[in-house]
Amino acid sequence: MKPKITLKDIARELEVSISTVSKALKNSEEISRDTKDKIQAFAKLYNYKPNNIAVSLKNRRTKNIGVIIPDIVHHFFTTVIRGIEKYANAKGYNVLVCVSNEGYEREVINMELLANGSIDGFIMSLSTETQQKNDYNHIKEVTDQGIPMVMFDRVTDRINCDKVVIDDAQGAFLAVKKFVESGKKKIALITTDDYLSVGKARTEGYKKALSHYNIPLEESLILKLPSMEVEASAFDTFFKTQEVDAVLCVNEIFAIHAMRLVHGMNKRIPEDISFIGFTDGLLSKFAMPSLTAIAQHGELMGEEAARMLIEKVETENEEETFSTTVLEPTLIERASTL
Amino acid sequence: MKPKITLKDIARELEVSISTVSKALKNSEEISRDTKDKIQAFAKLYNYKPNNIAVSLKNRRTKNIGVIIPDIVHHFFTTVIRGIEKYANAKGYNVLVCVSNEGYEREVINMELLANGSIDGFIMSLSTETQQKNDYNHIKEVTDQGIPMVMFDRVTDRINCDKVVIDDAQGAFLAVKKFVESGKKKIALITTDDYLSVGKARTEGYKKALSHYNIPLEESLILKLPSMEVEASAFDTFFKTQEVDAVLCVNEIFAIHAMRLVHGMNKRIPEDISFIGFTDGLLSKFAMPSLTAIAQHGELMGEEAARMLIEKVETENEEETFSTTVLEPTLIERASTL
DNA sequence: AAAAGTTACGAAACCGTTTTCGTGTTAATA
DNA sequence: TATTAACACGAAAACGGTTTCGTAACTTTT
Repeated sequence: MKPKITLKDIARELEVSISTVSKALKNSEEISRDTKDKIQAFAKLYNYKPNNIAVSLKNRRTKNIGVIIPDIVHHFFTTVIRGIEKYANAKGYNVLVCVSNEGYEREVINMELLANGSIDGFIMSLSTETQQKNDYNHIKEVTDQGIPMVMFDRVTDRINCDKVVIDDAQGAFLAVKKFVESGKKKIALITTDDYLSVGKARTEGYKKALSHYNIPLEESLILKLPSMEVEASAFDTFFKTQEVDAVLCVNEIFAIHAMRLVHGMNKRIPEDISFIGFTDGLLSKFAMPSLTAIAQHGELMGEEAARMLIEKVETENEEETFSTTVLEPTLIERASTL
Repeated sequence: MKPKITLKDIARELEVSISTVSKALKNSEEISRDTKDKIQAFAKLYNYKPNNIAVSLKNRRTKNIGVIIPDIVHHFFTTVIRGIEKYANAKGYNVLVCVSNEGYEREVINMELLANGSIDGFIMSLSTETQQKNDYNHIKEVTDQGIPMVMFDRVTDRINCDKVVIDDAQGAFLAVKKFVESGKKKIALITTDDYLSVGKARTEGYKKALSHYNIPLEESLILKLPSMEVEASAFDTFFKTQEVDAVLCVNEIFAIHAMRLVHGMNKRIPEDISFIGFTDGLLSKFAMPSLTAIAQHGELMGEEAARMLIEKVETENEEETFSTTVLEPTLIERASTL
């Protein structure tokens, strides 16, 4: 066991001052070649690495960025994290991931924890509970302190900050377009309650597309689930009572579940009934039949969020000017559509 | 914009010393009721929160634990993280997740980064590249510095530390047992090269089970893929040349892929050919037919790892004594087996 | 009333860096 | 040779806390 070596240790050993060591290791012009060589060699030999905590305290910059996501066991969020990591690491930043577990309380706790010096800025996506409560004071407090913040996917206008989202309405539009162009008429939507910002936008896109294609909107063709959980009975009654030939689902799980149900009803996919699901994850690729999906480009979203955040972090933000990047969704065609 | 308030600010405002403020906020007996009330009220009003960085520097404890995983877009690892978070948060610790992306280089960089003061201890699972290179010096260096470390799932005996794994051999045994008991005879194994510690153990369990049930081992029934990627052609030729009635796969993806292939060959699952896959993830649940799986209990593993780590962190480790917790896998029966 | 003990607070060191500023030596200039 | 400039380094403050120890002002004891 060999404990970490500090500047002080080196200084003592080499009989110079701490300042000299510090400067020598930064290759400062102030220090003579000889001394620098000696100190650098010694530091290398003993594998000296500056203590991040001390550096952070001194510089008031941690080179850490905090990420708060609702759920880590969720393909979309993990791809976003991957994107954030990718960009942030390249820029020399660490990523600190905390999970709100879709809860307001944990979101608040995690943010307070990280906000007290641990990070230079936040990237976050709101928990469902926070969106339901519609209470964003914890976030406001952070931004008020001048801590840069970027929100992605599940955002709110109640907070003034940089944002990156995909055009969910456009995604839904693309899906309906696809259905219409393959001759489908009775197009259903399976979604969640409107409090989820993304759910709302998708529903709007769905409605807009219908009207654009002159298809009458039938509210009975919209199934709204109270949460992200699959409620088998709701699905059951929906498919037993409604006559549909195409279904757009706001997530993969809903889509897969619906496909199984329909499969059990002896209907052919995609001939009798087509499916499209949001979020192009593993399930879509490996479903049987494979599921046509609206890709949300999580990784790209993560990269963009990280780019925006680091830009804010690294510029002395004189002006408070925020922007929202809207990413275009893409339709990935697979076997569940014609 | 209201910047963070510090002890010094409070001291100046209330015309007391910094030490008095510090003590008052910790409710020290040394300070009079009056002064404490005044200071605490003021602190609350201005929402004072101690700066984590400063506290960490002083205490030489960060209350952060670093987690290094090979891949975040992977169900098993995310469930482990969930378990770690759950336990760690309850104990007042933050979790700092870094991703090695299955690469040696990033693993080293991330560890060095975190080891320099950012965390109190590590929880990690080895990247494939690290396992291939068989080079663990970066880890040795960390443990040599006295930083507590817990390895999970992908571990190595080359490092002396606490570990938590599932009994992979036993998992494979359970699977073979299940096959045998439902009358299967030609039991195949689809796995990766042996450098992955888990792959190796699973292969051993498979062989042991065969011999236990007096089934001759046929090497041609073992398909070894060079990586975690699905190589379609390898699967193709395997199923075209081999006569099998049961397949054990070391991961879900392999299993799903194989099932699709077999489905296309007009064989019935599970009657003609049964499937079992390691890792009980989303894909297993939602596959068609749903896949019988060996559950690895990731969340539990995460909790256990966190428990072990925090115990080490919080005790002045006089003695260097390490233990390995072995979790029992469970067979989750679904439609892909009889 | 002197000695001893409490109470309530402040000074200062410390954690490990960075950085400004000052200064003793030597080299260059007048 | 006296003066200035350049060089090479060290002292000390600062980041924001925690903690030990010292002490002035009272209070209690004999």
